[in-house]
Amino acid sequence: MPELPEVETVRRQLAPRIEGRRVLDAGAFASAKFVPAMDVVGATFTSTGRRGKYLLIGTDDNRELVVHLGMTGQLGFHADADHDDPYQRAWWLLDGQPEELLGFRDVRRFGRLRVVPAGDYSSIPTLAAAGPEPWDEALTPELFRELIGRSRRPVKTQLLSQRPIAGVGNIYADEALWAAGIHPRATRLGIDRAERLLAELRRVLGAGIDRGGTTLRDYRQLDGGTGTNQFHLDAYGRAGRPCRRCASELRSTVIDARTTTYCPRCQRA
DNA sequence: GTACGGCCCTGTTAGC
DNA sequence: TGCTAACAGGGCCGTA
Repeated sequence: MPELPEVETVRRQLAPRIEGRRVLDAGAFASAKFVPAMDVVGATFTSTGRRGKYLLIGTDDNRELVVHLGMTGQLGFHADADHDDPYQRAWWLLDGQPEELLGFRDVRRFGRLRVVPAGDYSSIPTLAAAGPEPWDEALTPELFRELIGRSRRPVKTQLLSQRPIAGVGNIYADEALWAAGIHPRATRLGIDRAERLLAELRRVLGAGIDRGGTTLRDYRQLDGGTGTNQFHLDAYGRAGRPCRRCASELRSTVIDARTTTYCPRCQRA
């Protein structure tokens, strides 16, 4: 499940492969989620950015191709159009010697593509309302606490909403809450706990990037490689196993239809 | 504005 | 063995 570290890993690998290259042709699976791929034919990719879990590929005509990988989305280069792959949802033929095909594969079709005027995300609600990037200097513990405090919903729900901070999904939310010793259903954070949670979010996301992402099943890097962060998880996917801090049995609950793993002893409500 | 449930999707796994 | 149902979950949308 691509979250910020996975998207950032793909972005870093993608940038040198697409910037300065013109889109000669494109195609897409017949769905509104993917047909915007064809809107960039004739344009040249000029930049490769990221906001939260969204990839932002700038073009020379002042637009952006916005890519969300969803649950199972993968970007990769192919020698030719792979007509045998039933899960190829979009592709772009890039100029150069040789010409290359960038493909977007997405088994479950939770991913989506959009082409927007550069910087205008009004048609993408979650992106438009996204909170600060984790390493934004303006994101102080005080601001983070205030953003969390704007709703009385559980802190886990808040993190998944992308509003207090951009790019956190189910895996890194569970990891950061475990590391900070905060119960996922906590609704109020004092400044100390807000500061701790922010620090742990930055740490787990940074470690995720350093390890090339978390590959549990579908996530792949641009070259098809896997990340290694899955070998360093303390909470996510470990329900029923002992807490690495206190040896209590980790529990599993459901928040917002997402499996949530936590330590009932270390993470008090 | 906010909260919440339902929906989109399909491969994998559990249960009968 | 073969079938069915449950499950995984990020984002969007309709409703309250």
